Amino acid sequence: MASRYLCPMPDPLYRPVDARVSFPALEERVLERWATDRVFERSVTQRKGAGEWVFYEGPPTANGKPGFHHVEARVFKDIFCRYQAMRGRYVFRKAGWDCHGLPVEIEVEKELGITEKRQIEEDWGIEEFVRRCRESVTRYVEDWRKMTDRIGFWLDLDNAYWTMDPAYIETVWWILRQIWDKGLLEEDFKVVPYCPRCETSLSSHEQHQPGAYQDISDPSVYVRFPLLDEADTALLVWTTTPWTLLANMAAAVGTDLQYVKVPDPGREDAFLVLAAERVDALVGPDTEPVATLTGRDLVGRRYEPPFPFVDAGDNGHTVRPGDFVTTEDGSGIVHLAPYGEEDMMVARRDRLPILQVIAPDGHVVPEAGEFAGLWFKDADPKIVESLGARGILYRAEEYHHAYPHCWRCGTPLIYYARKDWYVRTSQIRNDLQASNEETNWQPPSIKYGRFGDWLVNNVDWSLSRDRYWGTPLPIWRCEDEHATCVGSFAELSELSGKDVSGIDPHRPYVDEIVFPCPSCGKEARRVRSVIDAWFDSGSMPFGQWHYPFENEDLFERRFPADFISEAIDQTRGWFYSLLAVSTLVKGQNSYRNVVCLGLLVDAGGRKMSKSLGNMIDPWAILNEQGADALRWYMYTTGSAWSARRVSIEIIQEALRKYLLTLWNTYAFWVTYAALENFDPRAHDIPMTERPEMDRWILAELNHTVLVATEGLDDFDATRAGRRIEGFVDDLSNWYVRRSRRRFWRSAEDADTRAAFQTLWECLVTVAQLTAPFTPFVADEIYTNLAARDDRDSVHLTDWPEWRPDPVDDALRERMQLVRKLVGLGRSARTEAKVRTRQPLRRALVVMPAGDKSRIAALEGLVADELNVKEVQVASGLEELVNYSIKPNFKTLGPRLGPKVKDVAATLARVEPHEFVTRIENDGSAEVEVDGGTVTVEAADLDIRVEGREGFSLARDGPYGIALDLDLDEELIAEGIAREVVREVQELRKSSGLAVEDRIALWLDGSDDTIRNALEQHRDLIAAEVLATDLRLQSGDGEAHEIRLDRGTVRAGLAKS
RNA sequence: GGGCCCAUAGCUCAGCUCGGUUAGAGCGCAUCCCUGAUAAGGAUGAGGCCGGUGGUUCAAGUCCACCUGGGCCCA
Repeated sequence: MASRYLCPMPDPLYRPVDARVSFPALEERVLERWATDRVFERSVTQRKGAGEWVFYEGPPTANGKPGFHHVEARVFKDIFCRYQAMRGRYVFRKAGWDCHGLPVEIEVEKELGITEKRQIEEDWGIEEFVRRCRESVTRYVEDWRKMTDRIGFWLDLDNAYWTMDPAYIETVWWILRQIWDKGLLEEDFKVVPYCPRCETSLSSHEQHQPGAYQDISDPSVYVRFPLLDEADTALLVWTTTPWTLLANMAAAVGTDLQYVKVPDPGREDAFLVLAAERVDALVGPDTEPVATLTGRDLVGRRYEPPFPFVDAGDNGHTVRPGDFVTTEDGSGIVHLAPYGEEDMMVARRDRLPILQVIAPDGHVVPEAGEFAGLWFKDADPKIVESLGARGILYRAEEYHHAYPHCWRCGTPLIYYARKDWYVRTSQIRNDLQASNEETNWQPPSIKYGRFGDWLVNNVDWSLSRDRYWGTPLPIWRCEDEHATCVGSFAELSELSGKDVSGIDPHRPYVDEIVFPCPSCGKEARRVRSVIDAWFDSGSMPFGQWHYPFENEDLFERRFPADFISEAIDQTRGWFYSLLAVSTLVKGQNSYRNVVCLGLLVDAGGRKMSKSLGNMIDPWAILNEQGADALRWYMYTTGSAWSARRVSIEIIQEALRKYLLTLWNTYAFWVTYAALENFDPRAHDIPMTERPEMDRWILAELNHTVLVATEGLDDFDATRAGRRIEGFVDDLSNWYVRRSRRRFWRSAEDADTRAAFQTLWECLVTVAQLTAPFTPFVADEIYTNLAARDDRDSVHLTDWPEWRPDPVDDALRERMQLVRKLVGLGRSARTEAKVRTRQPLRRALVVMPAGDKSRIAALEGLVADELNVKEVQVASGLEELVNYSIKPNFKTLGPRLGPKVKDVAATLARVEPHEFVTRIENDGSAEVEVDGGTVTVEAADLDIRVEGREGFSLARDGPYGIALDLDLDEELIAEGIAREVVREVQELRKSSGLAVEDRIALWLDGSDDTIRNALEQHRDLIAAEVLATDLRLQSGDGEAHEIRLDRGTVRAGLAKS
């Protein structure tokens, strides 16, 4: 430590490091430096020419503030991009914004106070409405930018793609045209889930948004449909949607089901017809049928409908055959109305009369008499009332079930028959599955689970939306129904005879463009639909480059993506739309690897959502604990694939456990290296000249590099991160702990240089390994310890290389053994209630013969850590230990089967010491069992050490350690000296002295034993506490009393 | 109604793929130890019918069936 006084101080090699660090403040500083030095840009451009590693950003919608779940996806996107960049890949990261869609319109409606869709056109006009939508989607872009920046997600936001850009829309038109040309884009009459409030049908993935299914209670009513040709007999019909009865078309029965005619308990001399299997449940267990018939017998019979609003026509209000009818619930007779897929199938087949009793706005149509104008759900009780008043209601009860609701506005959906444009994805189901086949899912279970199942059951993609703010469906149609699909602005210009390349292709402008129909010459107008916004986002591999109109080379280079990541709720969202669009266009998937994250839930296990009000504001954590802590939590705590409970506390723990441990180790190195002005880069100490402790930690480091690399290669940040955390723990709590004294000496000492060098290598490498995880603290450490120039950054370095070395494993195992013994030794001290500062003469160690050689050279380490003078590896500790010998069931079980129990019984009876000696000497022994003998080796046995009564001994399996507790004067004196050293150190600290300050010290013991001990260890004490002047009698200055087990010492100190 | 996932210490979670006789960690709690890098670290202890029932097996937290409770997805 002398060197720094010998020459004038040059510029300090290192920035001083405060152990009391504020990570949020540190991160803000690092962010500024990244911005000034354009580190992100350089990290990308420096890899130009290298192989590309392609990332696609799943576009968020910026019409709301980013929440905690967005942070989760974004940090996972970041880590693998950073890692691959360090691996030398060119990783372009283009941001994107999802602009269209119903959620945006809903927000604007709320702002404008609109409650019904028609108000949009009547009160505001499409142009104004769309203008506000456009404005709304950029409203929170700045918030998103700030959050993205603050969490350290490196993303090129300046060159983002926007799905509302005309160029992007043109690409989507081109894609639709490709699909059109394949004959896979068609209009069809279909029953679709429809939201009467939003006045639009929902795509299946919208319908399947989390939370769409809610448990609700509906009326469950059984209604009599009186047969016209059989007086006093009625069909018993069940429904949970009474409002559909207004539009009753017919009733369906299973042709092969058994039906019965039974007395109607609700009416004198009247009868009911229902499925035989339902009689017990609906009429009563002892009901005697008066007639039995099959469904076939019922087909064709006429009944009186519950309401007169629908004209019967030929087949209306008759019984129709339907294979879908079951007797699991209901009555076995199904009421048919145009609000169900099966109903419409029968209607088409049997030409049933269709009356839409519900208008598109959800209200009952004027034709429905007294119910006209009611909201469809509000009609239910009035209908039940009417049925009751007319005596045709048989039973009404409550029915609890999960029913789909509009995922945005919460309105119960109607299954509504209407015309819609479809992408016939069900026709390319095999291609979709083939695309999935080539995709790597993390976690793998999603591939054939949730996602695979979804593809197997694929239904056509309902594409059109009767809305305003979206990519307009580029189909023009004339009054003769000739449809033209337009694939580019140029084509539209040509068709319309004027240049429209510069227009905003949104509604209402695009609707004004008309052209003569290419087939018949009549005027063709655009159909009014816009398309599902999921189709926009699924088109981003193409749209982000305005392919194929521009950037063909860029597209080719960056298709497909190597990596995408979102939460599991995107399974039927973006993960599907990407796969479907690119399979339709290119016949393959657009991503090779997908990381599918679990949802974040609150501390109570509930999903975080705006409606529950249990959202955690990411900024609360970013400002308090910082982005690194947040990121580290995301990567390493729990399982990223399953739902995780987030709380402030759990993130605080991540910070304490990992970041602070790393930081303190770093601060420790800088403190002493700065004192010595030690530059590790000026030295290169060969491995052979480093002590075993150094070689061990470097072996651990090397192993950590291996595991971290494999983990990140496999998109498993958790495995990689946990290994790094384990290493930092080893580094701090074993390597530094054991090596501390080496750092206190002068750098002229070779051993000290080796320690400086080794710890520096560990810290710099950890900075690199942790860079993709915790980019801020990683860069702070790296730039202070190893920057190559003023603008250097850890994120510009190459990922560390693992070096194969068979010696490493043996070394790591040996150290593990040492640490096990130390743990046992501490346990023994606790048992004996002897504090560690009191030196003991010896520790006796019992362990398997094979381990004895491994510990060889490391006894000193154990002795030092346990503060014993000697560690004896003992054999023949018969007086101290007993052995318990059991079979190793894992090896003997399969070999011996049931006999393994006999072996266990025999081993319980053998003389343990003799048996163990035999095994250790001969390598095997014979065990008698049920008439024969079995040969067992050491590996076949589970030998454990047990303490004999009267001895304090710590043990674990075959390992044991016993302490010699006999104290003599010498040991006592040394114990006293060490107590005093420790207390004086505490005094130094509390007096505010710096670690390198020298002191003048006086000590005065309370009795002769203590005074002698101080005298005897005078030099040791002086050296330990950096006393240049030590007097053993009371002196000047404030006196402090040091309490010892055996007396007290008065002490005074001053800076010298 | 069907499919999938989950259920282990007061709390948060490992362990289950591939069964092995002493089920671990962190947080919290108690006692003690260590500490001139540390906001830390260590030892000991209290705290577990491994959701329940049955089965397979020499042996089940682990495999199988059923049930209960919770979640997700689909009808």
